[in-house]
Amino acid sequence: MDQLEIFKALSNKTRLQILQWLKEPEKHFPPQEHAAFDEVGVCVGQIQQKAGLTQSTVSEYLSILQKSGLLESTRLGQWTYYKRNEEAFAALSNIIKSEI
Amino acid sequence: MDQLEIFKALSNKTRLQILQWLKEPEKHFPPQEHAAFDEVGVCVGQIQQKAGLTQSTVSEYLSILQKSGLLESTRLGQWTYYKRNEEAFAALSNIIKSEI
DNA sequence: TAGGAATATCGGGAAAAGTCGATATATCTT
DNA sequence: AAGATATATCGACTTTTCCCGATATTCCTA
Repeated sequence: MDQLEIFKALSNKTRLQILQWLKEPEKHFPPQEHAAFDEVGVCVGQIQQKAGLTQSTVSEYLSILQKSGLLESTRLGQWTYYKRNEEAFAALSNIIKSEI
Repeated sequence: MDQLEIFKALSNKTRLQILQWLKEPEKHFPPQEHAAFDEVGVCVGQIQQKAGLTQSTVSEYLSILQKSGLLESTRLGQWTYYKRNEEAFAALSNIIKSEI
């Protein structure tokens, strides 16, 4: 768990928003065709549309969040789904409470 | 409490170190002349020496940490002392657990 | 009140991050 | 195998951050 990498990942307004959207996907995204929110999360295209940035930028952002450990990704056919890794958030909360 | 501002403040190796040093000042700094660690914290000069960066850079970093709310400062004579604002860390930990 | 010490601020050059369009890759469908 | 669709990567440009030296400010003391 690289703290610095995590804080850098969190240092962007859009990335913070994405994390919050993914907290309650059913509240922020239309139903998906090929997979359930709880299982795999939300696909890149839906997140991109909501973010209002280009596909390449959002793909990059999701990759940053994944590398930091805050998101997990699943490839299903031509779609990549991202969902939160709640353990990572809990661990981060504890690190702030005890280590930092 | 501006989350984005806090995460940006935490996105730097030296600033993270400073926060950790200030967690146990007596362990990381020599005794001070004019004030007690618990009361006001550590003065800029001592932090600067330990950080090994220039005075201007460290002063700037401390200011960033203070503006984010993670540090508090006290001016005593010609010295400015910085110490942690533990409430802010507790609040941040909770925000990560519940909001982000 | 002049000089010295501690800190803050300013201006700038280098490095990193933000963001895009274009292109590559992977997968599905026919 | 070809075309379509979803995502990833690349190259470039702009903005922000990093970090410095120089200078300004504040406060102390002789």
